[in-house]
Amino acid sequence: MQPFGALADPTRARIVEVLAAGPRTANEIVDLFPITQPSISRHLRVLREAGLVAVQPSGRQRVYRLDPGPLREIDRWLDRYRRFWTDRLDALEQHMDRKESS
Amino acid sequence: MQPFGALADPTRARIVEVLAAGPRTANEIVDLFPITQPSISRHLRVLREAGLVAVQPSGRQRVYRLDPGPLREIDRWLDRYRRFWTDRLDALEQHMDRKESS
DNA sequence: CCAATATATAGCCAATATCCTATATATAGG
DNA sequence: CCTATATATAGGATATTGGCTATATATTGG
Repeated sequence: MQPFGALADPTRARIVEVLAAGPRTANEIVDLFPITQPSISRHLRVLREAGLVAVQPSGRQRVYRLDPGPLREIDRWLDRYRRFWTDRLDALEQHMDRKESS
Repeated sequence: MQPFGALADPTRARIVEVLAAGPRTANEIVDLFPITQPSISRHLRVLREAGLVAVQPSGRQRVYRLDPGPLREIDRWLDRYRRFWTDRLDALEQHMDRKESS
């Protein structure tokens, strides 16, 4: 899952959270973080390459917005594990699996 | 989100997937991957430190099992973004409804 | 106890990541 | 056009990562 790599960096995760509130220009994002503009630019590139954000040029600015695709992918990946916390029935199944294989 | 860092490595993500099927000893896991035992041992340590797996000694073996806590945490983190695809789905449905009824 | 087995740790190396400063590129506005 | 602005890229320093081999630790069975 490539999205995990992109979200592993705390700055990038926070950028994604910021963009959840709505699109922002690159400079607006820069202003929210204590690191330099080139560093943010690079983080944005990583997020772009992971498909987590999309960019739309608007004059000399670049407006970044969230692309939920990879997040939905993570959501689907989690389907495999939901049974571990959703209902008791599946917990029982797991218990029986364990007994079965012994 | 610390779990993202742990899941960013493809080998570790696959170990988690393996453990979703049921607990495994360290050696059973080693046998499933083309890398050495110490490397797997280190991956297991990272997963342990991220809380994604728990270990239970059994004689000279160590049985690893999935700990769903961090995955549930990711699931809750995704709550913030679900509207990005449920809304779109609703919009699509509405769109199709409109076409249907026209 | 001793040897074999299961697993973890140490330590090294190459690749990658992330920060920085300096600079390039592209557009807007006077 | 020319300058200022917005953003990206280049390149360097340092830290982290993920692989390996060698070795340590712990437990079991004889």
